[in-house]
Amino acid sequence: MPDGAEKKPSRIQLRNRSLILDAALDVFSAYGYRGATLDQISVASGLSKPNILYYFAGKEDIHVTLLNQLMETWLDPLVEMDASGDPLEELLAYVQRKLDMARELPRESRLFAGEIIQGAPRMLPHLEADLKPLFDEKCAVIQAWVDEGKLAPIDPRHLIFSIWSTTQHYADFAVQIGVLMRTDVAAPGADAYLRDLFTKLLMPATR
Amino acid sequence: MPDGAEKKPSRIQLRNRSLILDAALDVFSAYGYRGATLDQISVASGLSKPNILYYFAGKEDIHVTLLNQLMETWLDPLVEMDASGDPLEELLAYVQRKLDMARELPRESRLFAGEIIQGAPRMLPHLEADLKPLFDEKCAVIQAWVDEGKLAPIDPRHLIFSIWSTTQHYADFAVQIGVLMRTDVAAPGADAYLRDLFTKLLMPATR
DNA sequence: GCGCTTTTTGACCAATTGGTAAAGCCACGA
DNA sequence: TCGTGGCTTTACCAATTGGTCAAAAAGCGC
Repeated sequence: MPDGAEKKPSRIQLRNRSLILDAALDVFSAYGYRGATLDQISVASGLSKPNILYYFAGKEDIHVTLLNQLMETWLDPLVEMDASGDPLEELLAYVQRKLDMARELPRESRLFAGEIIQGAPRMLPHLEADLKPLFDEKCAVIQAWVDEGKLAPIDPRHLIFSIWSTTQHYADFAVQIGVLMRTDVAAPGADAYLRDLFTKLLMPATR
Repeated sequence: MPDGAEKKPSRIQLRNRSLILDAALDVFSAYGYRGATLDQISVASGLSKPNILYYFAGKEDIHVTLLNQLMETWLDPLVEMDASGDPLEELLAYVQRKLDMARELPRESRLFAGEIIQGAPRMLPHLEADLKPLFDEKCAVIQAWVDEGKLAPIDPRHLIFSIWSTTQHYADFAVQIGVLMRTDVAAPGADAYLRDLFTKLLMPATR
C-alpha cells in the first residue's frame, strides 16, 4: 500500500492515479463532493471501486488531492502579473489568461466554484494560506499603480473580484450561455468585450 | 393528500410548506441537490421526514418547487428595465437591483448557481422558456440604445453576462470574499466600484 | 521459468438514503 | 360528545453509499 515515505511511483501507479483523478474531476465538478459517488468515479475511470481505494485512502482523499493540484494552476495567472510591467497591459493580459484558463479548464473552474459556493469546507485553509497573501501582494501592486497615476483610481480588491467573476462566468455558467447565444461566437466576443470593459475602467483620465 | 385541483390550503399547510421550503433552501443551496438529504431538511425544518413527504411528493418535488419560485424573483430585476427610460440610468439601476438581490437572497443565488454549474438538469426548460425570451427582448432594447448612440457600442449579451457575474459573485463567492477582505466594507465598495465600472463602459463617447 | 511484490478482484458490510404503511393524534363542526 | 378529516408519528423497507478483506492475478527482477 502506498503511504508514508514513498520511493518511486511505478508506471502503473502513475497511470492509474491520473486516470482516477481525471475521472474524479469529471464527477466532482458535475455533482459536487457529496453528490459524487465512488461508483461513478469507478465507472468513469474504468477501475473497480476497491482498486480506486487501493490508490487513494478514500473519497475525501481524492477530492483533497484534486483541490491541492488545482490551487497551483489557479493562482498561476495572477502570480505572473508583473509589478514592473505596464500596468494596463499587465492587467489586460491577466484578464486574457483567466479567460483562456476558463476555456481550457472548465471542469477545474466548476470544481472550484462548487467548493466555494458550498462554503469551501475543504479549501478554507488553502484560501487563507495561499490565496490571501498573493491577493494582498497583488492588490498592493495595483494600488501602487493607481497612486502613481498609471491607472484610474479604483479599488484593487473589487477589480480583482470583477476579473475573476467575469472570466470564470464563461466556464461556470456555460450551460446558461449555451441557451442564450451560439457558443461558437461567444468566445471571441467575450475576449473583445472584456478587453473593452477593463480598458475603459482602468485607463487613467489624464492622457 | 394535497394534489390535483386543491381547494384552499389550510393555515397549517401554508405554514409547514413554507417551513419546509425555507429549510430546503438552506440545505440545497449549501450541498446541492444530490448532496442534500431529507433528514437534513427534516432537522432544519423541525418536521419529521414522513411529515415532509406528506406535504411534498418527494425530494425532487421540493427542489423543483424551489426552482420555480426562484425563477420569478430572479428575472424580476431585468423585467423592470424600462426601454423608455434613460439608457445609462436604467442599466445602472439594473446593476444595483441585482446587487441588492445578491445581498438579500444569497441562498437563492447559490441555489441557482449550483443548479447551473451542475448542468441545470432541472432548470433547462425554465431557461429556454422564461429566461431566453426575456434575454432576447432586453438585448434588443440595449442594442437599440446603442444604435441610437445613447450608449457606447457594446455587445448587449456580454454586457448582461458581466452584470450577472459581477453582482452574483458577491453572493456565490461570499466565503472567499470573507477571507480576502472585511465583509462590512465590501458592500458599499462593491456598489461604488460597479457603478464606476459600468458607467465608464457604457457612457457614449460623444459627450 | 521462479519467487516475490504489486495490482486487481469478488464477496461482503454497516450506515445512510429516499420513501412507505398504518396507526395515532387532534381540532372542529354537528 | 362524538365522529370525521386533516395532520403527525412510529416502525419499517429496499437501494445505495463508502469502505474492508482475503484471495487471485499480474508484473518483474533474476
